Amino acid sequence: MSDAALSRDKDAVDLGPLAQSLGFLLRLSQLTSFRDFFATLGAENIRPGEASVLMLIARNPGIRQGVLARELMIKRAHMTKMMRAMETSGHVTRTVPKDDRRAAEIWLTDCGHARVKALEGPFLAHESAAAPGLTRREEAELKRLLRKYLGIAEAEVS
Amino acid sequence: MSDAALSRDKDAVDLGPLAQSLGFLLRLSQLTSFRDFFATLGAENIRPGEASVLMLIARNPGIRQGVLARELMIKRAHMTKMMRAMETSGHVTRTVPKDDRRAAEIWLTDCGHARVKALEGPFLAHESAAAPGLTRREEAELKRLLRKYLGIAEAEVS
DNA sequence: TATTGTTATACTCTATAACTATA
DNA sequence: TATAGTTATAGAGTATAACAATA
Repeated sequence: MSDAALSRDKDAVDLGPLAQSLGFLLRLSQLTSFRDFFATLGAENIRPGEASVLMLIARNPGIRQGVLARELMIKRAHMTKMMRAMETSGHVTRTVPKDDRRAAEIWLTDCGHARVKALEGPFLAHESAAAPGLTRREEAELKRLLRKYLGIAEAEVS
Repeated sequence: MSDAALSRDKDAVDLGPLAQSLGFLLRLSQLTSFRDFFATLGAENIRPGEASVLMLIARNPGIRQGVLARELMIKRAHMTKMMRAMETSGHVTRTVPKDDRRAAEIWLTDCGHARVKALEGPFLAHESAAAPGLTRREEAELKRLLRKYLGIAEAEVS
């Protein structure tokens, strides 16, 4: 344990209004969640961003680059770099649709599909593990509230 | 509306397992929350990071630099830069405690106190506003679950 | 030996705007 | 005129490791 931020609830720091701030709580929760992600899957050299992009392409073959950016709340300029990197690494290919030659459709290559398969196993295993500190009911409720906050329709049942 | 990611729930993209991923939901929620923060307070030139650091120092005068880093889950190396910047801008001063001359205690200057006062108003106003998409009950429950996930004790009543 | 803070480096992500080619 | 993607630049934020002073 070489650096900071691994134990909270010590030294009794007064968080004041921050403890009531949704943005603050979301930020710390996200960092905690990603830390857990790396703790269990770091050896696989998976990045949360890469995983989410690849899984979204896998579920939505031919998705437009801009739609991908919008859904993941990534800037278009940044998405351009990510797509170029993934193209260079051989995970995706891009095609230009006939009806709109400005756009770019993204497809997984065989290598990309293999990568998704390799990612999905550990990813789903990590996600199916219990969120520390919460009961299963609470975890489900937390996810439901986040989806509602985000305007993601409740549809599929896990 | 010049760039991406301002309207979800269009084009019906299949999120697949991501819609069940706590880390993914937390990340998008945090981005959404910060976007709201800037939309209402951006004119004040407030940064969420700066606001949280200053408010924590205000509530905990003389807090150690490392404790600040740990509580906010910021790396010590980065906290060094932030403290230097805030010292240069005249918002904080640093003292060396007698019992441990390695450490650095952080104190707000008059200018820092004024800054906190200027921040707290809009900050609290923003936080007291309803979280879009959620009822007040749901918002309170969401915050409670996040605090439990983070191991922050339920104490003060807002 | 371990810890606090520092320095330095590199990388990721973000923000912004100007640009092209299409529509 | 507006949109999809690109390019370029600057700035946050992060990860990492090595280091000095102190414990």
